[in-house]
Amino acid sequence: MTTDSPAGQSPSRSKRADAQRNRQTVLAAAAEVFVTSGVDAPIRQIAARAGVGMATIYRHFPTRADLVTAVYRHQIEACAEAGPNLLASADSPLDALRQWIDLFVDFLVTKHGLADALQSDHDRFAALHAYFLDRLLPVCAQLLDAAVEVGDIRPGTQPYELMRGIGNLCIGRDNDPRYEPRRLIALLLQGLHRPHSA
Amino acid sequence: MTTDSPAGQSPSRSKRADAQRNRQTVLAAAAEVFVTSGVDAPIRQIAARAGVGMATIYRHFPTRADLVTAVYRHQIEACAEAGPNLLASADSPLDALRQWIDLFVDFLVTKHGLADALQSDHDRFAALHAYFLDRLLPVCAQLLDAAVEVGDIRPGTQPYELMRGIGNLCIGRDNDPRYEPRRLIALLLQGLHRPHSA
DNA sequence: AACTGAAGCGGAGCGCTGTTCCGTTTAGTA
DNA sequence: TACTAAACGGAACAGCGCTCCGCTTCAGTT
Repeated sequence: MTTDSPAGQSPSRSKRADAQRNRQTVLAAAAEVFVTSGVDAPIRQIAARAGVGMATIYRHFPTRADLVTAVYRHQIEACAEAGPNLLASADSPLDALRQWIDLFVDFLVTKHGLADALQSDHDRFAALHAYFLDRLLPVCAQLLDAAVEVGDIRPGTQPYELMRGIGNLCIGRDNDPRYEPRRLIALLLQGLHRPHSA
Repeated sequence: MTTDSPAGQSPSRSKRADAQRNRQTVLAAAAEVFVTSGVDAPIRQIAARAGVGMATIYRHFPTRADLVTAVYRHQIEACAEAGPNLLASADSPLDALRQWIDLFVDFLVTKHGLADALQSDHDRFAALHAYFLDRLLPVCAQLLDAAVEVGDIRPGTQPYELMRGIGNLCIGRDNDPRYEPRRLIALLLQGLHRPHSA
C-alpha cells in the first residue's frame, strides 16, 4: 500500500515539525486512554494526557472516528494482510476463514468498546466504519468465496452481513463469563457449513 | 402475576390522583417520543411532550431503565406468555423456538435503539436488562430444553448466551438492506440444529 | 366551606460533555 | 533579526443528565 491515501494519517502532508510531533503525542496519549477508558473517552482527557489543547486534537483528527482509525490503523492493516496468508497456509479455505475471524474477534474484544461504537454510534463513527469495510470486507469476501468454491460452506452469504454480525456479537461488557462471543460465532459458522456430501 | 412487584408501575401505591394522572401522561409521552427519537431521547423532550417538569419524570421513574421498562412492559409480558402457547401449538419444539425468536426479534427491531441500549449502555439500563432476563430467560430456557429433549438441536447451549446473541444481532441502524438480522439468526439456529439421524 | 400538612410539582442550576472561535505563540524563511 | 502564516491553547457556547428547593395542589379534618 502507499504511505497514505484515505483519511489523514502519515507524517507526510505537514510542514511544521511541531505539528507532526504533536500528532504523534496525541496518538500515543489516545492509545493509552483508550485502553483504560474506552474509545469514548472524553477529548479533554486525551488532551490533558497529551499535554495539548483540545483544538489541537480536532485539528489533526476532525472526527473521533479519524482518531480511532489512526490509533488502530496498524492492527487493522495486519488483520487485512493476514487474510491471504491464512488462505495459503491453512488446511482448507474454511479453516482459513475460521482463523481469520478469530483474529478479527481478538482485535475487537481487546479494544474496550470498539465494537459497541462501530455499530451503536454508527453516525459518529461512520468514517471508522467505512475504513473497516474498505480494508476488511474484500478480505472476508475472498475467504468466503474460496470456501464456497471448494464446497465447504453454502453459497449466498453476504460478506457485509457476516462481518457485521460478527462485530455485533462482540458487543457488550467484557468479562461476563456467561457470554462468550466465540461460542456463538462458532455456531454461526456451523450453520454456514455444508458437509462435503451434500 | 401480582399487580406489581419489581419496579414501580401499576397505579396502586399512590394516594393522590394527580400523581397517577401524571404517571400515565408521562408514559404516553415517552412512548410517542421513543418511536421518533429512540429510547435515548432527552428527558427534557419527554417532559415537554408530556407538559410536565423533568423532576416529575424522575420522581415516577428514577432511572431511564424504569421508564423504558414501564413503556414496554406489556409487550415484554406478551412475548413471555407466548412461549408456552407456541410450544403447545407449533409442529415441533424447534419450530416453537423459531417462532418465539421471531416474536422477540420483531419486538426488538421495531423499538428504535432498544437493542443498542440493552447491550451497549449496559450500566445505565441495568434494570431493564434484568427485567428482560427475569421474564424472558425462563421462557427461552423452556423452549430450548424442549427442543433438546426431542433431539431437534444439540444440547449445551446456554439460554442467556443465545438470547444475548440474538439481541446483539439486532443492534444497528434500521433499514440497511445489506444487513438483515433474521438471516444471521436463522444461520445460528441452523448451527444449533441437529438432524434426527445424528 | 375553610383550613392545613404534606405530597407533588416545575424549572433553575450544577457538572460534564462535544465543538468552535480567536487572540497568542512559534517555526521556518529571508 | 524580522516577518508571516501555521499551529496552538483554552475560554466560551450548546446540549445533556440529574438534583434541589420554593411553590402549588390535593385530600382529609373540623
